[in-house]
Amino acid sequence: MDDVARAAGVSKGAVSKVIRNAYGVSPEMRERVESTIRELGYRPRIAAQAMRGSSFSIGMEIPNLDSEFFTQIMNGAAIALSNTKYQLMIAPGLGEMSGTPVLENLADRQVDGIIAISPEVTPEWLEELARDVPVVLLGRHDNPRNYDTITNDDEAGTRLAVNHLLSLGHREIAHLTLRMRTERPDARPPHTVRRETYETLLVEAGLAPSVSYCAATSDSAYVAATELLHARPQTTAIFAGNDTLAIEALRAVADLGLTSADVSVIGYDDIRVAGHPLVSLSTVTQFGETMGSIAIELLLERIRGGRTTPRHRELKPELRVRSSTTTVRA
Amino acid sequence: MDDVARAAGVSKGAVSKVIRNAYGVSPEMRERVESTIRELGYRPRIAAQAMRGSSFSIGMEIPNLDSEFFTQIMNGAAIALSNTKYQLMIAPGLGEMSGTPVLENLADRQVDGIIAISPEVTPEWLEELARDVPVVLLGRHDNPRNYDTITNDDEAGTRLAVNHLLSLGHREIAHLTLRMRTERPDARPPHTVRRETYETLLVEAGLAPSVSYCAATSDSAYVAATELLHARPQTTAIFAGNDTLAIEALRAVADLGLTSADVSVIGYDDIRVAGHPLVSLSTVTQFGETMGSIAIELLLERIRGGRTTPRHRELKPELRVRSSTTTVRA
DNA sequence: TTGAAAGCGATACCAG
DNA sequence: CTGGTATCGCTTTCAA
Repeated sequence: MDDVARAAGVSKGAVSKVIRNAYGVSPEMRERVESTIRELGYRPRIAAQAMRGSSFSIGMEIPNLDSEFFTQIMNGAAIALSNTKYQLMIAPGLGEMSGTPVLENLADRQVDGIIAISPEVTPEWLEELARDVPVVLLGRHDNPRNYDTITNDDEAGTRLAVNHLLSLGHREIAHLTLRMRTERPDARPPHTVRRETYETLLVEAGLAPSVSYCAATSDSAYVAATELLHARPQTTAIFAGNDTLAIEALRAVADLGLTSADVSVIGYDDIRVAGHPLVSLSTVTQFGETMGSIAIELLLERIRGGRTTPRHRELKPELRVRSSTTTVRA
Repeated sequence: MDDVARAAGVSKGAVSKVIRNAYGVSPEMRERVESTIRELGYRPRIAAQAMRGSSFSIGMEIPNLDSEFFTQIMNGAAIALSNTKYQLMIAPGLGEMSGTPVLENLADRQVDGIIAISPEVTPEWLEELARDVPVVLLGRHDNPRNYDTITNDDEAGTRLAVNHLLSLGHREIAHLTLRMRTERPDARPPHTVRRETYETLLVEAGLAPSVSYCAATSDSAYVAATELLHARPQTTAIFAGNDTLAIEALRAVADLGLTSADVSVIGYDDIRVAGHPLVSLSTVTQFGETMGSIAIELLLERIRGGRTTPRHRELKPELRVRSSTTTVRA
């Protein structure tokens, strides 16, 4: 930057202003500085900018890279950022490593904003984090004071799925979901809401809920689904907490020599492969890409617009009926 | 950091040394400083560290987020970094935006190393980039002076796939591949190598190659596959340049009311869904996660070990026969 | 071994 | 509107 200032015969401060489109610089000076910048091929060091102002980086914490749903969110966010100077910094959680250290890692890098999907970080900790840096939390039905939240109407989505199965005549509907390590009434992750709603709906219909828990790995989901079908062979339908689990349920069904005529499966998320004719998984779509782009929108409102009041956005899920759900077997 | 130094009654320099595990600090001082760091909950600002030393961030450029193969690589890299101070910074290319601006974006952030998957950046430009920052290029069969490369033996992999189809009796084998915008003899992206090998093998077998090109979107692949099957109904097998394309080819086959008994499909990459019983796509695995972790390994050799001579690693692909390939129809 | 002081490359305040 | 200067938090000589 010194070089540019010298070459253009102006001060560093002036160059800085030109770069940031700040006020207080005459058109002619701007012109001159800009052309020298071009000549010298000068690019500002973001590390230095980060020390005084912004790092132009947005941190995004996701539980893992195995779920295409998270990829959808990343994609939506990346697209929303594509015309800005901001760059995504993806921090995947690995295995059992909880969200907190990952989020601290991002905060250490002075990111200008954080998108978190952690289902298991405490609200208190997030409030504290949000005092330092703008935070948008995806999925969780919190009631925050300092961060924004984007949720899907998981209650409505679950109702769509369960009612769909009921309308097909199913009476033995099992639920496959992720085991949460913590359960707090003020921090309800999506899977908890889905499970609770499922239980309520089944009881309302005079039926007995049956919930199977698994970890967030394909193997664990497959094993849980297989055990479920062994333990309760009368099961005619499985409502899986997300599409990744549903795909594993389908795998279990297929490996037992059964088809969707025997056991219907419905998921949640609508990942791309669900729409593939060979899979054709009925599911509830929650518009992952849209969630990602709204997250960026909310973050930029705080970063650029200086908003400090929390906002909440909720998306309406939609049912996607495909051939993995059929009328109940005789 | 000043606070820590004051509280511990030492100089900033000493604190800095303790943080970096540098030489020249007595055990007792280290002990004292470390405990004050813990008490004060001090965390160094990486932005400031980046100005003088490292940013502890590794930039990773990937063409898009739609392909699970790239996600595998990301995952391998993330796992390899999980016990280090380094953090991945993912920069997805979007649509037609080529790799160069994305890589510049990462370089502006003073990342300590860059992993690139760009098939279409010129070797010259990469050499220049690699003078500033360690670079590992994935997939491309370059002959670099300043950056490392990791490739899959695409020739061997293609041979596995094509020979498999030939051994099943197929004589009308089409190839579906991505259209490259540039073709240079010194920068051969994997898809080019696969196509060329396919052509060679077919000619050697006395058969006529038939290549269909598409863009890197699901729709484009689906359309190309459908057109291919219309234009050459005699086709009994499709060798797709990667699994994402193969999945779309399967979709096209299914939508035309055909099955793998009519048209065999084989892909490349072995993404997870390929192994699903409902899809059961034959493919060639190239161990994406391993590529990601090797990339980190090579990068850390340069970053920490100071290596400057280029290294090249090549992985041996393996055939995965599943039910999407069958003996040729009568 | 330790501490003091000089940068790194930008931003931002404050006179002129 | 412009230029000088202090400053951000850390690393890195260089003396002591």
